[in-house]
Amino acid sequence: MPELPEVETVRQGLRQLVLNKKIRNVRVLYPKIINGDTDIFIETVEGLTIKEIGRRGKYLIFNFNEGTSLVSHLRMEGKYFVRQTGDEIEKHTHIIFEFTDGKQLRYNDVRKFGRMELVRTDKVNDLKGIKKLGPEPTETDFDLENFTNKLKNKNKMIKPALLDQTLVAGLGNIYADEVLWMSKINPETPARHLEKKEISILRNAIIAELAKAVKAGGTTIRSYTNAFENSGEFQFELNAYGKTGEPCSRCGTLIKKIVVAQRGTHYCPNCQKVE
DNA sequence: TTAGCTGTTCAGCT
DNA sequence: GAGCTGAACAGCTA
Repeated sequence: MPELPEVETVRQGLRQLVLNKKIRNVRVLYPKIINGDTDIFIETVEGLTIKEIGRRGKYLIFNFNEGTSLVSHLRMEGKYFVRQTGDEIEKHTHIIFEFTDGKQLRYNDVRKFGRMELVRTDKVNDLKGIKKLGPEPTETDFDLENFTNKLKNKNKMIKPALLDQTLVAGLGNIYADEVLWMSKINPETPARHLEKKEISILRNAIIAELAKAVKAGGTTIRSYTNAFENSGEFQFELNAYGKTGEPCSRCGTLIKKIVVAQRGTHYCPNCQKVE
């Protein structure tokens, strides 16, 4: 499920549901979700209170009191639900945080790809995955000149370059296809061949598209729901992803699906011509 | 039924 | 260091 807009939507929902709740105990049903020692994880988290929930790229960051943080990545299908203690434990529930008020925060992940790790709050930015992240895709953080320079030194095609999180944080397969369609750039274009003007258009499309998707509550393709278990609405605004064989909304040419760097890639062969 | 697909990241290799 | 490949896992679809 989760690219930046979905993670952000989850974050906003969780803030409303679990902020300032104190954890009474933790149950780990599938230890591989946790990076590091499970016993230490449980011991450390019990008794802590969730003071704030942040996000960096696609990473959710729970900040507790006592300078402890939990960094959580949902990968493909991770979800958080809130339940009452005693409610039936659904299939694919792997971690349960029980609060002192009788509510529970449950981590559910069909494919078990998600990971979470405890770290000192002042060390969050040193985590391997977070350390390498590029800027957040916002007008203030995402600098055009810096983006341009990095693209110039990339030997990859533009699509996998956008996915690798170091140029800009938060894009996944869906939004990468969408922003390239918006920018009329062919996904197989070598990143270093992009012209100045194209790069500027691409940057603006990334900022605008992700902001729009956050506003719509994210995209629900298969299974994504937010913390309230609602679907997102942005799938109704997609123009390329999943539109294989449908007419391009700009020119009517049928959207084509190819594989680029092992990822399904959707584009308009007419609007997004090879340079 | 079986094979192939799926929204992510990382290790291990060249 | 950078780029490519396959692996982690389960369920859905053709």
